[in-house]
Amino acid sequence: MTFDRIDLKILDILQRDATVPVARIADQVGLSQTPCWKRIQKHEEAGVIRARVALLDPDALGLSMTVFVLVEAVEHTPDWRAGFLAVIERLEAVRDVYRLAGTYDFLLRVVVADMPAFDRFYEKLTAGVRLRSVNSIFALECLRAETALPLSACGAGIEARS
Amino acid sequence: MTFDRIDLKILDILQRDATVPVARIADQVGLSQTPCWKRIQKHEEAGVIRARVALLDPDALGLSMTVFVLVEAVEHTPDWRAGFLAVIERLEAVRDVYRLAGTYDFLLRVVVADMPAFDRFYEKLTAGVRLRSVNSIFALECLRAETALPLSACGAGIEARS
DNA sequence: GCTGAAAATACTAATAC
DNA sequence: GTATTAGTATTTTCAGC
Repeated sequence: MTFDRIDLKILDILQRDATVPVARIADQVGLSQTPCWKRIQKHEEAGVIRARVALLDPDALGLSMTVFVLVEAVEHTPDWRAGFLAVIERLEAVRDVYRLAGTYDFLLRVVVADMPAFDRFYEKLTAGVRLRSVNSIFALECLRAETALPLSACGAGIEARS
Repeated sequence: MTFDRIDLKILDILQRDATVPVARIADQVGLSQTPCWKRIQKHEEAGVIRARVALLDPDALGLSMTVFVLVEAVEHTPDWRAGFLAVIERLEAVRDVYRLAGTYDFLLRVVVADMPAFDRFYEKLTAGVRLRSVNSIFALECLRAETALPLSACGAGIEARS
């Protein structure tokens, strides 16, 4: 699938503000409404646009604590991994899960209300799986959190997988 | 500001899928359209709903590399921090910035196309500020990435700042 | 606070160019 | 790709309870 400058501009507008009407997007990219709408439709069907969501303020909802948890596996087997993921799955505080290269095997971004809530999470995590090590890094402040991708890094025309 | 069960349910629906029409949200929370719409409006004005955005597929756009960069400051002064943030600001690959408690001072989530692109980022970062240490943790795979907050952890009625 | 209905806007689809 | 059209759905406002 290829994206030209117009596609990238449309996607960039939508990933910043999905409430912009198609007519204005068309204006900004120098297209008329119909082809602009068709492009958006195409990207939605292709899954390039995965979803349209509302972003909420964590502080306003009392979820102002973010902790990054670095986990080391006790053994590097498919079984251990399956068990680990099964436990993670049920823990709602876990927002992001990344498998890592290097010393640590997994990175979790955990969002909770306060320290007692984090302790409850920690209990459940360590009760569910055996871990070689757990390193919790507490965030004092979130200075930036962008859901938008850096599309300017894509350049003019890019090509991607299938 | 307080949120009752209905508020939390409305917000939960919207943070998962912002395309759901107000009429259906009203149905699901047991309200008629107008009061449901008014609640959404109120949350938007209060900033509880920060934005409505489209989420894009990083792989489809050739941005499949995520690196977490842990940074240690050379000195813990306001000046150093201001300089660091000024450099970070101009680096588009940096998506999230967290100030940390503990050994490391900052965590960056960096999204780039490939290793050369990360190298260019690294060059710019280290050229712009003096750092005591930089620890780059490469993600092999993203198993989960939720923009939604774990509202179920809020319980029935919650109270938050101002 | 709620209901119900009307008005304004935006979306979706089809047409001919 | 453009321009125009029309039908549908949604949002938003306005009365009244």
